Amino acid sequence: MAFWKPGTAAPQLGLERPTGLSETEAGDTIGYNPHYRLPFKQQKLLLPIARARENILYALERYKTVVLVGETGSGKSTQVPQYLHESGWTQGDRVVLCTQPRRVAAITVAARVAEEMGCKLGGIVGYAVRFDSRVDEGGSRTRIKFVTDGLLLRETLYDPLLSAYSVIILDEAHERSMYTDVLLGLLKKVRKRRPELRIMISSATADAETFRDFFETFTYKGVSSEQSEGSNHDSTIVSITGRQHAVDVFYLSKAPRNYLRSAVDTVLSIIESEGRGDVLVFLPGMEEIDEAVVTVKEHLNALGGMENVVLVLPLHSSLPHHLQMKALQPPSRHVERKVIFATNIAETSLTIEGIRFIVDCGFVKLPVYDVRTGFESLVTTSVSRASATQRAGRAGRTGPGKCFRLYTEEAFSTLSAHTTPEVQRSNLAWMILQLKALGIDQVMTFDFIAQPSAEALMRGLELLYALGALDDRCRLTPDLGEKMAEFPVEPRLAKLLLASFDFHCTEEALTLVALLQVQNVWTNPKGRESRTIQEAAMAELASRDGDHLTLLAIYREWEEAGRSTEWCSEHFLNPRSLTRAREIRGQLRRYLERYKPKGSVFASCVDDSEALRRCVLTGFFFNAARLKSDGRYYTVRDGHPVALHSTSVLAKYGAPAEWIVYNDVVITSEPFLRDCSRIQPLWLMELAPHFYAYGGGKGTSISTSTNIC
DNA sequence: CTCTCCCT
Repeated sequence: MAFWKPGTAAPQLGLERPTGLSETEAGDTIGYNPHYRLPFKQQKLLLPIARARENILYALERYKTVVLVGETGSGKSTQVPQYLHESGWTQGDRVVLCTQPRRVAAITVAARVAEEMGCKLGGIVGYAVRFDSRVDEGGSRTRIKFVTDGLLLRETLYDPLLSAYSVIILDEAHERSMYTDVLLGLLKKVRKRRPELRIMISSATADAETFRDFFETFTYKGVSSEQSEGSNHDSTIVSITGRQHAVDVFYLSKAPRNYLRSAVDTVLSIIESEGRGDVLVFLPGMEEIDEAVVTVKEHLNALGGMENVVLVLPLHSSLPHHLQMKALQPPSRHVERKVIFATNIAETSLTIEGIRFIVDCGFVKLPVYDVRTGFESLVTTSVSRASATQRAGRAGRTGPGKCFRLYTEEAFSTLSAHTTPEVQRSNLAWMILQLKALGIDQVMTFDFIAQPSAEALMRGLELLYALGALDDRCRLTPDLGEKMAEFPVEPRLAKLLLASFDFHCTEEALTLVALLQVQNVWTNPKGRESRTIQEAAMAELASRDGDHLTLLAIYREWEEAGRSTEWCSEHFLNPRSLTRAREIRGQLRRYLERYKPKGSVFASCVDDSEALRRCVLTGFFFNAARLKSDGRYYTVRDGHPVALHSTSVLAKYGAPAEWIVYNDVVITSEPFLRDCSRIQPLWLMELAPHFYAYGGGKGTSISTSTNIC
């Protein structure tokens, strides 16, 4: 058939069907690819999406924006870029770009496509994620490129019109990460300047209309998309009908008093009375998971001999890598059934094969940013219907499944349809800085697909102004603001890094910022005994000046120990986290080399702890707290009561620190401050005189001067 | 008295 080359007249549509295959074989019930032993060419024709090929290609000729709806396993991510390549969208040096929310996804999908096309990864097909890319730079032969959405957002800083790309596919857009939402707004602007650009939004659930309407420039009330076929609409929806296996959903007739107990009971009854198949249980957090795993194991023990037949495992992000793998890999032969208790990590990020039963407790931990206090906290909330549907779908990948929801059907109907997009529950400073750097000054009127509150935007502007990234007219400051926007870290950390030249502590600042980027520097040992050993290991590395100096000591000792994994386990440190920090440090150092002021050097402050703590304060002067006579800490900014987190060395060793700077707040039973260091109150006024002032009167009292632009 | 998940 004739394929269309962009910029020429569109071809007539021909229909190319796989020969020798009946309708059913080519379609309906096939989701997870059971034909993996067939040659790629045949496999591709068996995918549900193959039947929608012509529809997709037609829609892309006719409409500027296409929303592609199809469930996971339909082959969207791997097939659509190939269709576009085959039909001319990559001719004339242009590239089809496909974004993924996660690094592993970008890499594995790229590898799969390269394999199907029979070419080398890094040739026609390539990928780019942070710290790892395989694209053909020199010959620029790469025609299909997979990237993380975060990386694409950075690319907009250097090429705002994204001129290399003929089609941009945003995959998994329904997850509505901050990156997705900002990219959607930006692409809508880019499209005005580049009418030939095609945008494809790929979404697994039924929020297709939200995306289509967002990109619709021609709107006429009361005209549905069906009626308006062929009119001036410029966006449309294409659905892929291929489905995965049916999942039967069961509800409780009465709300449970304790969902954890209910989850355990449900698992036990599945083990007792359901047929073969592994079980995946969704719980909100690590604590609940550990408790459930222990309880189920106890019950199995009591049943006698069952503990060897049923394998019960936890799965969450703070688990060491090899234990995460254990939950994903097929168990040994004598195990009849695997039961995984998992957080949301199993909802999108990790896929466990062979799951036939889902138990959904109906709750999730979500980060919520409190605009008033500026604290970000984890709140256990009810899942959305979209999320519950996604969880249920995890049982239907290899065969028909069952999903047990630990709430009533009525409760399900009252759940909100979608999880609140990240952009509406986050600190927006970073995002505002990106938009400003792109020349989008009016952030209040930026076309968000979900508008954040005016207060949240104000708070972000206020922070950026206080950091010196914006001037009093809310414009990006020519030197500091522009540099901060380009750093791959949040604005406060970027400020800290850039200020390090003034304090002659650049080497230490780099290490510190890199370590603050990674989670789980310390491992999480179980049992009292290993905890006591960990305490001793911590005491050995702890600094009386606080956590920042302690982090530096950890990194230095690790380097001196030849970055040995053994040294890490002796000190209960996570080698993967430290290695990752080292990578980040290297990248940040390269940025600083570019931005180094004339005549400055990469100095080390060695043992000058004060220099480093002052430097930290240049980025985090917002985050100061003081110990008052009642023995409690209060934030300096608005007198909010807070406490030291139990992991902070200041909570453990030495005399109590009266004034402290902190990087982070976690709210559990109350707000806890993490990554804290001892400071002098005078430093606050020296380093942020625009923000702090003497309150006058007796003693040291400091007030904040609110200066909002 | 202890962290959902992801990303530059």
